[in-house]
This record gives sequence, structure tokens and C-alpha cells, in this order.
Amino acid sequence: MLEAKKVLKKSNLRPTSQRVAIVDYILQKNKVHITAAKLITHFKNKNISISLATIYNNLNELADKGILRKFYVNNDKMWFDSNLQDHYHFYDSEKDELIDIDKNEISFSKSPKIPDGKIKDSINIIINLKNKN
Amino acid sequence: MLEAKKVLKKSNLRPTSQRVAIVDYILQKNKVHITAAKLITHFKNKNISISLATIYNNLNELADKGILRKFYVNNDKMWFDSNLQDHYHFYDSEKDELIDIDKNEISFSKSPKIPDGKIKDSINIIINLKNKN
DNA sequence: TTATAGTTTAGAATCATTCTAATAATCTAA
DNA sequence: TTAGATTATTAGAATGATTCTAAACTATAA
Repeated sequence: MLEAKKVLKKSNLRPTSQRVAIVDYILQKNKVHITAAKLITHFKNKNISISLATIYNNLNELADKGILRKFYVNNDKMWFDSNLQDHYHFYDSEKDELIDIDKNEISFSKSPKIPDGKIKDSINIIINLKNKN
Repeated sequence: MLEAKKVLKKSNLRPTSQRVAIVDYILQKNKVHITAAKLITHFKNKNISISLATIYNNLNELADKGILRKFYVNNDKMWFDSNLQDHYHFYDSEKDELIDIDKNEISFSKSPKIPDGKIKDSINIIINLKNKN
């Protein structure tokens, strides 16, 4: 069975052609940062037609199932990341592109006290890059 | 002269009543995290009418002039911060509220290598909180 | 097979933000 | 001071990303 179908089956998602195409794309590269807009462009270029709504539905579903991680960068765009390890990002605004920073590339010698009654949910670190000129 | 007017004058912004109201609000508390929507609600409650467009225009202008700092949190909302020191944030999604983390509350013992041809522009650290239960 | 539950889709709706262009307020020079 | 120029404010339209809706379609279990 196709790898993509196995992944979908394991998450109880029916392997529709659209889903298979999306999961296939994610599996091709081992780490992917995507945006709904980027994905639909990719499929258009390959003459595969999937509606925007379906792209969003599925990216969100895959995020719910823990196959992708969903987050936002400095601007108003939703990103999905297939790297599920704890990690951080460089953001290259020039190219509108994210670059992974491995968890062990950053270490803290001091961490802030969490406010009373709360616990840490997740940490978002984005290092914005600009061109050296 | 009103403190707010002085601030505006220094930045070559005409002290219109709307601007004075906004800057006044910022000066009242020494550290403020605001959103256009939160500000307009605040003014509505005090029966001061300022249009949304003006709120946005002015917050952006104040950010351009370096009086506020503009950034985005995990969701698609634009935040303005009157704390100009280098610092980071906790985000309490329950209350839709930011809490400052002083720069010296976090220290790094290891920092990632910046990609070739690029330099660091800014670092965004957001620690998302959830309720201890 | 077929009935059912799950999916996809186009297009409408929503929400934050920006734009437009008409009106109003502030400023400057004389 | 005041006229004219410049800058601001505003309502409402426009935009762009995302979600919703409801109708048409597809996979699946029995």
C-alpha cells in the first residue's frame, strides 16, 4: 500500500485522492514548511486540482491528528510544519521561507518563572533574518 | 504642555484630539500591550469616538516613529507594545493577553548559527500558557 | 450492492487590516 | 489673525487569509 495511504489509515482519515496527494507531498521531503497558498500553487503547477477549502480542511485535520504542526509566523499567515520534533525557526522574509533550528542549537541557561496558576504550553521562537549588505 | 503633546511634537505628529487620546492612554500605564480592537473598545467605554481607521493609522504611525513596537502573536492579530526594551512575552490565550518577560529573565547558553549571507534582525519568543488544572 | 457516514467543492461569509476620496483640523507665512 | 497649504480623520469599500454552508460526490461496512 502507498505510504500516504498507510499514514491516513492510521489516523482514520479516508484516503481520498486529494488527501493522498497532500500527504504524498509531505512525505516526499522529510521536512516541509507549507502554507495553504503555497500548496495550492504547487498542485496547480502539477495540474492537480484541489480546492482551497479542501487544502485548508486537510491541513487542519492533519494538524489535529498530529501529522503536521500548525503555527503562525510574524505576519498573518498560517504555516504547517512536518517536522514534529521540538524545534525553532529562522524566518527569511525576503523569500517568505522558514528554516529549521534544531532544538539543541539553542539552549537556555535561564528560563523565566511561569505565572501562577499557569503552565507552559509551547514555546515559539522565531529569529527574523535580514540580508547582510 | 500635556505630556502626550510633547511626545507627538517630538515625532512631528500633529496633536489632534485622537492622537492625544491614544498617546495619553499609552502613557497612563508604563507598559501596555494593545490591539486595535481592544483600544477602540476602551474608547467606546469612555464615550470617546475614534474611528477604527484612525486607530490603525495612528498605531502604525507611532510604531514607525519608534514610540510603539508592532508585532504579531500566534494568531492573526496585530499587537502594539509600549515597552521598547528588548524583551519577550508570555501569551495567555484564555485571556487573550500578553505578559512581559524581561530580557534578563531568559539567557542563552547556546545560539544557532545564522545562515550565510543573512544577519539577525529580531528575535521573537512567545511562551504560550495554559491553565494548570 | 446499497445505505450511511465522511469528503469535496464553489462560492458566500467573516474578520482583521488597509485603502479611498471626501471632509475637517492644524499649521505656516505674511 | 487669516488664507492657503498640508496633514488627519472618517465611513465605507476593498483586500486577503481563512472558515462556513449546503449540495454533490465517494469510500466503506455489511
